[in-house]
Amino acid sequence: MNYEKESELLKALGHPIRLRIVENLLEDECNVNKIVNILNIPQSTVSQHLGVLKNRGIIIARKEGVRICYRVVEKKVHSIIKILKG
Amino acid sequence: MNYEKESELLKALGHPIRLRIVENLLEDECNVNKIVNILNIPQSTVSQHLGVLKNRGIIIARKEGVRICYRVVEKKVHSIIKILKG
DNA sequence: TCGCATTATTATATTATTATAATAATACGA
DNA sequence: TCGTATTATTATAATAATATAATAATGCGA
Repeated sequence: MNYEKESELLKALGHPIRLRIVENLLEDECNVNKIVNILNIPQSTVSQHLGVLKNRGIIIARKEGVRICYRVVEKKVHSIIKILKG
Repeated sequence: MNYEKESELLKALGHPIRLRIVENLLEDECNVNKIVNILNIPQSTVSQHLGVLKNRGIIIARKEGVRICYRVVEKKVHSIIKILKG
C-alpha cells in the first residue's frame, strides 16, 4: 500500500461536509449551487471543500454553461461510503 | 449516516503513520516498542498516534506486565484497509 | 529497593486546516 | 454591452494537527 497516497484519500474524505458532498454526488452528480442549497452553508466554503476533493482526484469538474458539474471518479470512494453506512 | 462520527473515523485513519500502525495491528496485535522498531520513528510519536486511534475507538489497550498490547476493535477498519489495498 | 525497560504525558514550535467575508472571474440572457 | 447568476480565489483569523525532546509513571527482575 502507498501509505502517503491512501492516507490522503482518507483525509480528504475525513470531514463531515466533504462526506456529505461526496454522498450527494454519488447519488446524483450536480452543480455547486445545488450543493450549497442542500447543505445550507456559505458558497465559498463549499467551493473550498470541492477544491480539496478535486485536488485529491476524488471528483472532477465539467462545465455546463455557467454551471460547473461535479462527479465522483475515485473508484474506492463508493465502497468506503458503503462501509460507513454499515 | 452520522457524518461527524464517520468522518472522525476516516480522519483518524488519514495519516500515513496511523495507517501503517493499523495495518500492522490487523496482522498481529502487538506492543508499542515493536511498532516503534518496525516504523523506526520516535517512541513518543508512536505513542501519540496510538492515542489518537484509541480515542476514536479504533484500537484498545491491554496490559501485559510491563508491556501494553494494542488490538484493532473497530469493525469497519478491516474493510477499509482492504479497499485501500485494492 | 535499585535500575532498567516500557509507555504515557507535557511542553513547545511548526505547519496545516478551517470558516467566512470580500473580491474576482466567467458565461449567459436581455 | 450590461446586469445577473454562478463559481473560484484571496485574505485573514482561529483552531487543530504534527513532530519530537524532555520528563514522568509504571512494573519487573536482580
